[in-house]
Amino acid sequence: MNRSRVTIRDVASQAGVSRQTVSRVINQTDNVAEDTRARVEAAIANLGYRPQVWAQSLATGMTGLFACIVPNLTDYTFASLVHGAELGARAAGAFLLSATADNDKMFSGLIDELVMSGRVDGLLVINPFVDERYSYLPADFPVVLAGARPRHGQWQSVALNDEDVGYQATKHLLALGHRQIATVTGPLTEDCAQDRRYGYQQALQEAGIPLRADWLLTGDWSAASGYACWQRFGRSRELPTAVFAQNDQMAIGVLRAAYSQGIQIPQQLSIIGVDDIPMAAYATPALTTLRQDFHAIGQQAMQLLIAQAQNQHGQIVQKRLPAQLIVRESTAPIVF
Amino acid sequence: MNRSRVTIRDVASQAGVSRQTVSRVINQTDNVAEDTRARVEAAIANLGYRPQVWAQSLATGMTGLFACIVPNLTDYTFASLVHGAELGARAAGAFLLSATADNDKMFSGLIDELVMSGRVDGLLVINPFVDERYSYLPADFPVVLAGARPRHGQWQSVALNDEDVGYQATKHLLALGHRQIATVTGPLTEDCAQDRRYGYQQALQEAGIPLRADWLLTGDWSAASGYACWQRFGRSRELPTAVFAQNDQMAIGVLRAAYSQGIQIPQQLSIIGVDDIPMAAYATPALTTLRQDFHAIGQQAMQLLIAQAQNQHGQIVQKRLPAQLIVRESTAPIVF
DNA sequence: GGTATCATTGTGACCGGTCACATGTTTGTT
DNA sequence: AACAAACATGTGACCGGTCACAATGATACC
Repeated sequence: MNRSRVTIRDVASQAGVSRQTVSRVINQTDNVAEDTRARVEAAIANLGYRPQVWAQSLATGMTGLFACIVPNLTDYTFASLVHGAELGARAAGAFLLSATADNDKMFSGLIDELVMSGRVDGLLVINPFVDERYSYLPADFPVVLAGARPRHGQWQSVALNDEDVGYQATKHLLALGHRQIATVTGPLTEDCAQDRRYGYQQALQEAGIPLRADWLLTGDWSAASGYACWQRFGRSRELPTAVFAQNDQMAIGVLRAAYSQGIQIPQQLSIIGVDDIPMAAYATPALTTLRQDFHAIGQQAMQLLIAQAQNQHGQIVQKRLPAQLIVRESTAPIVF
Repeated sequence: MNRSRVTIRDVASQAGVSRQTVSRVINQTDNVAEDTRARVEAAIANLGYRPQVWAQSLATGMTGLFACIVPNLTDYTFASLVHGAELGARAAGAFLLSATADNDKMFSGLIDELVMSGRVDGLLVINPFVDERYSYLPADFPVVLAGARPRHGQWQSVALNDEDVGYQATKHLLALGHRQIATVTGPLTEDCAQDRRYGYQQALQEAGIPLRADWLLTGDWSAASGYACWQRFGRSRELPTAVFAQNDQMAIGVLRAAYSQGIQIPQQLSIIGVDDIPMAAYATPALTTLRQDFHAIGQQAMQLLIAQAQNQHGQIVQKRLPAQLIVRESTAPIVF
């Protein structure tokens, strides 16, 4: 059953013009005489006419729809990126269809269905480096990566300036007098984890502090992995006085592990995370962190994507956005 | 630029059949001889042909796309619903486009663009009762509400059994020996808040405990409102020994407010929430709660929606799903 | 053998827009 | 006054599928 039986031809005949003229009024592509436009607009309003998008797609080859492939939506960081991207799309009159893929098989299936069947004009991809899924990304098709810098540089992207994040977080701890600074990284297969670690190392080196391999542990972004990492630190002869966790979830895991050992935070241990997820402000004590502007990342990624879908060519842009230090209760000057 | 220059006619001519036969192979609608099918499939594979969805939409009037209108995606409960809905759609070969609307103007704009222009086959709506937005819901168009029971019963819906949630939560506190049980509700314009309150009152009445108006406060689902409500309880002569908060966010707010006054949880105060958001397990102490299966709600809502889009008619189904009590550390037997 | 039924395949029209091009009218320039 | 340029509008073809219906051949039944 078609909801709208009103077609452009109905409008044309009611306004006494050709369908092409109606099309011109709708799309504002060509000059139309003022009174003609008024007549057409009256007919449109009168009949309650709406152009049907699939007919436009068929004729133009553009759908006004973009897809975002995301590992999941329930993670706050991903959801925020998607939300920012949606706003970017809406601002351009387009829509965003989000699809979750948590393994490379689902990922390639989605690409197949979304891209090959012409459902969307472009693809926004979040986090394609967790496994091999990036290798399924379509060539010769508008693609932008959000929240991850691509390994080999052949894709456009918008991401946090991760080296700077690692550097800033470590600097904050150094400024508080800490010298025994451990770090919990994300999976090192992901560039952002590598980059944040690099920034951490840079800051320590500048401060003349030697790197300790046993204070560099790798988690998987989850709170549980942060918890486990703290337990591994506990086996060292010496405990760090501060921990830089590469995201808030792991930071909260560290926090809880230390808390359950009776360690006082921030008096005995300072902890800093990255992201500023809502839970960060509600942790006990509230977490100091580096806030990502997920919103802006998603929005700018979508802008790049739309431009790419329209222009076709254009050089590869890789934007890096800054983070903002949010000092709360989980970091404090070291006590001697 | 069209990505796929391969059309059904190319496949037809390569396979030496008509386009209709190719169509039959693709859609498996009619009988096709075994060898013909093989020849067509070979041609499809050979040319890398994919049916273009917009062409199919134009011809059939169906898009295979559904929209979910949601207040925001960054709230875990909404995101989970959307995720469940997406799985439901994918299982039927359809896609889900999620669009956020946080006021009735955006809401009506979305309806206009999504429904009137034929972009989607149906609408999944989350939480349309916060203001007047439900009044913009399109008539004669497939609509299902997820996570909210409709006020007047003219829409299909899948939601939690909210009376039972309120009842169970209160029963749990009663079973621990509590008699001074306060509650923090969501906005009473929303039916689910009313229903949960009703369940709470039922349980108290069954236990022969009189209702106290000063122990029934209304928040707005946010942690901040939970915090504020606890402060208002503090002004009473007498403090409750247990609080039933209608969602986890408010429960955490109550928890933090009480904690900051030096009240020990659960020794002096038991707190129970609803939802089981991820933060619940990481609160200090970990929150006892009633878990909603958002996943199932979203998925079943999408199933209803797809059925509705295909059948047209069918009676109005309003499903109610149960919640599951998750006992953690924030509730304990009352100490005399 | 004749006819009804079924399986298999093909044909033209159509879905509702837009594109390229053609046409007629007005305005501007020398 | 003559001609070019700009403006305003219309026409036929086309985008890539599917629908309704027709046509063919094979099988079944009487």
